Amino acid sequence: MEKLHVYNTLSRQKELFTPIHKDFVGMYVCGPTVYGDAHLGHAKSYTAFDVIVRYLRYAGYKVRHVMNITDVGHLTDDADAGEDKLAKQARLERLEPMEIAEKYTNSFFKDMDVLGVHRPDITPRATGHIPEQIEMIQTLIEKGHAYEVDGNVYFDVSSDKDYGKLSGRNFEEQLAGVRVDTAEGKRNPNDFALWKKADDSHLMKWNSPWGVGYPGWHVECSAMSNKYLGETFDIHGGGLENQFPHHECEIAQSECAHDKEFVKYWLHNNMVTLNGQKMGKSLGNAISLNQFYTGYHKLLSRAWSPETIRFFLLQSHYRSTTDFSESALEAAESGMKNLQEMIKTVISAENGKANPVDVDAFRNAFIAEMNDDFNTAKAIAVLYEYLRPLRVQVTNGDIPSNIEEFAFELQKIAEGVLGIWVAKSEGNQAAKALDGVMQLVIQLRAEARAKKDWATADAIRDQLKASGIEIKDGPQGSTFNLTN
RNA sequence: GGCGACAUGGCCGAGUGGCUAGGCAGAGGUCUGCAAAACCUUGUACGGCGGUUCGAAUCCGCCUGUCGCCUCCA
Repeated sequence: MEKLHVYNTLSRQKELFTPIHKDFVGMYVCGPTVYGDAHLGHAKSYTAFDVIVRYLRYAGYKVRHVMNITDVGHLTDDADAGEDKLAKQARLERLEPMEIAEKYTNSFFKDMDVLGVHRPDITPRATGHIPEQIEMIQTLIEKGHAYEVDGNVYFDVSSDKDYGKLSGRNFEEQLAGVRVDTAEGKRNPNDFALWKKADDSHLMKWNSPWGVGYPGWHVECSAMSNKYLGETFDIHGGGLENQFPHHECEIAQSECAHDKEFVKYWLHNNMVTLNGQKMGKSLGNAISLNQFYTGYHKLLSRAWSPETIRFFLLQSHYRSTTDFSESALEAAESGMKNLQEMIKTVISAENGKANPVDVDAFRNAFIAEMNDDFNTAKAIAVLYEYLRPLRVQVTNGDIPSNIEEFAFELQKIAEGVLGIWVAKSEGNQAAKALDGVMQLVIQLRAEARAKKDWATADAIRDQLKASGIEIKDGPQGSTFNLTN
């Protein structure tokens, strides 16, 4: 596509992307509730939105990317009866809730950093925005969209005629089948909590006009997105499972508080399964990202690098479900390594004398795929299509006269947008030393080979391989590679 | 029960009313002291049954199956 189109959950179709303010994009992505280790689901969601942000910037937009950290209000059960997730984990680990928040916020970013996910521009914490949330709740009460009952404040769903527009639910018809055990004082079973009264056992609680309590889960996103992105902004992203109730409630709160459209484009990534099954603690297949990175889990036969996981994810579309299996990861890993070799070869080449490669066509092919709702799978296919023949040319010494220009664009795309190429660690001292040593070893081995002393030549190769260095003999001499 | 999505060659996975996705694996070959890599050649797939159409894997209907949401989850 010539112009960027995104699939908008609100309209259930691809729409031309037009930002509210020319050249600027405000984007909010639902962040993690920090009470446990990040898993594949987080990887999929945040990799997807990472590429979206990177691409928007590549396309020339100034992006403000906001991602919340939920450290209060997210309950284990439903909005009526459950326990706060962080409070529960704090009890289990015998830590302060804020220690839990800090611990898992740190591990979350650590896991995302190695996946190549850029950090957002702003990562507001829910507990750091209690006044903003209280203010929004007050506005909703004043406008007749919320009511207080005994220290609790609920959003009145019946006051919002648009409630259900995102998830496509019709609540009037559905009332009959709804669960019966609603919280005391709620006028309507679908009404959801904006503020909850806290009893003495609660660790996280704040003063409010309705007494001591804590905010409901949904209101943090409305309050914080408003603070950093305004009353209406361009893109809101998140996982599909948050469509209802979370995002539906956000829309209700924000649009009723401001009497304005909340978000122009709703983007949702699909779910992750493991060996065809939903991941869940009860199923015993909830593997954390760190366990993938280390291979330390009974369902894993080995470690899987973050870059393999990222590449695997990008080979499918963000709106498709992704099924993880070790065989699929292995296939992705092989393909990725080959692609990285091609990239390396092309990037290190110097301009030759052969006919120039069509850089514009390459760039346009990539853009065309990404403009179609961020089709990273096809974008990667474009890389293979261009790089395979180019590598042959470079290997044969038949190098295009403008390969450096091509390489520049390639780096912007592969490393800059897709994040699938980690720059080689040249320049550091150990690498330089290794280079020097290897030149020597390769030369000695070449001498042995010249004398047809295959025993020595093979012994050198085998022993190097055992220490993670792979030697490859080619027509122009031998090269080496680090394996892991 | 309500809402929604998906079903593609050995595997993963794009896409689409007529034109090669791509990757991985496999087979044959080239190169090579051997090995590895690379390169070349090779597969004519789209759950089942109907319908629309000159033509459907692509649109419509039904069926079957899988999955998700409706309750915490990215």
